Amino acid sequence: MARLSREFYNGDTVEIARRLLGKYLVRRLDGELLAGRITETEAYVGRCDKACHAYGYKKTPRTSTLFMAPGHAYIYFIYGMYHCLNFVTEPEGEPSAVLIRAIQPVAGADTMRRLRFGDAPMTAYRRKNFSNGPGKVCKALSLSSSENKMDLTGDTLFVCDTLADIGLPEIPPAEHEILRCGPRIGIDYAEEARDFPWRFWLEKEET
DNA sequence: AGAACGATCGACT
DNA sequence: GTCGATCGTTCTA
Repeated sequence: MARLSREFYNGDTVEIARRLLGKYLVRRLDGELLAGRITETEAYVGRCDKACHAYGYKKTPRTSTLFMAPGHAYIYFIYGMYHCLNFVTEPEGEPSAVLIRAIQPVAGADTMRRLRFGDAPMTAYRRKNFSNGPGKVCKALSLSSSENKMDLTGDTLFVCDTLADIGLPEIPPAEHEILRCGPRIGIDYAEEARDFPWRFWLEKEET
């Protein structure tokens, strides 16, 4: 099954965050493929970005993942309850990553629904908020600290360009969709980096 | 050892 | 819009 190679992640973090939009995040769980179209990302650059956990090359047990080669998963625990999924970017030793903030489910949706809500009934509100936040993405894909440091060139967690790459029928291309960018969420403490327009998302064009 | 904080979420006014 | 939940990580001493 075709997937993005390590070379894709070995480059400019902001550009990679932009280029990941519209690609498919794939998670193999108990033999089943769960997949979602990536619709929102954020870039974090250790070298110059006070919002990055590894700002100034700070190395701790947690941030050690960010110092790995590009193309590994950085998954950390936050607010006592949630996990966030990132992809390590840049040449090895430049601690940087792209946070995956939202996906649209395209395969394994029923398993994802169970992981998110258990047996609770589906509602319009739950559908709208199914995987539109980093904690929700990890919950829907059953990702936690056990998957930290996972190699994205393996077959358990990876990204591909098209659904055909994982043997699924293509879905019609999204129309009237525009790429937007703006400041990142939840980093008001990060001084000048607070305003960096390093959050990217796909949005239906307004009429 | 103790304290403060956090790349969030969902319930509620 | 506000606010509490909840705990690993990190820093201070």
